[in-house]
Amino acid sequence: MARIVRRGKQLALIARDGRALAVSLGMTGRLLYHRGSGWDGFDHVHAAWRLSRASGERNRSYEHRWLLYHDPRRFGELAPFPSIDETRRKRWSALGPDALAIGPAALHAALKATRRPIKATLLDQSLIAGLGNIYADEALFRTALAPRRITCTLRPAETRRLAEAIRKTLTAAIHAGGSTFRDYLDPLGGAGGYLATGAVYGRSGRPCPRCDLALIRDQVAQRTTVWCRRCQY
DNA sequence: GGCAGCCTGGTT
DNA sequence: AACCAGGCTGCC
Repeated sequence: MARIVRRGKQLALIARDGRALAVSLGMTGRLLYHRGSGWDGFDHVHAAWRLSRASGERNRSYEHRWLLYHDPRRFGELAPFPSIDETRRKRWSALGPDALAIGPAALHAALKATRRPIKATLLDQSLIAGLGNIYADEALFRTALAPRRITCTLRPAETRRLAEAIRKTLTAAIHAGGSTFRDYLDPLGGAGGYLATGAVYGRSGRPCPRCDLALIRDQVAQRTTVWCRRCQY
């Protein structure tokens, strides 16, 4: 494998000959780096690649080094394409701008035309690519926006704050190594540390970090949503 | 746009 | 036994 390309939550592994493998991890998918003669003892490994020496590296033995695709629930998907360009055209064409790169103007363009609750909008990958259930809640808390606010009623100042909150939330999460709620592990098997510093997700019933009122949990856009009834409106 | 459905496994 | 879970597709 030569490199990895990402758009939102979609990945592509690019081989040295240019072929691409689109990867969607779903809820429980993981890419694991594994050293060993095989992967006995792992359940739910659906694909395995023996890693070869990268060009330019010294000629150490790379026997027994593997990349494993592991996914108990099988909501994830692997799909081969002849090139990254084909992957973008055929697989990623419906994705909106990447959440890490989106600015206030692009965010306003994505939000101005929909009457859905803002939480549903943030989860819609065709409008903004990259936010999932955890980071949508965290970004809304940072912006002091109630998850059921109708998207097109956001004022320009709120949209600006939301753009900044999305960027800060994702940057902090990446820095913390992601979020391990139940299943997520990074490729070396480590858990992510973001939830320890996050404000709301997984903390229903506990005090709001800003006002101490108990955080509430309910369903918005068919997803568990945790928020502060006093701080977010 | 809301919703069931896709799956398995851990927790209540 | 019932409920819960970082996502996404496709059907009304």
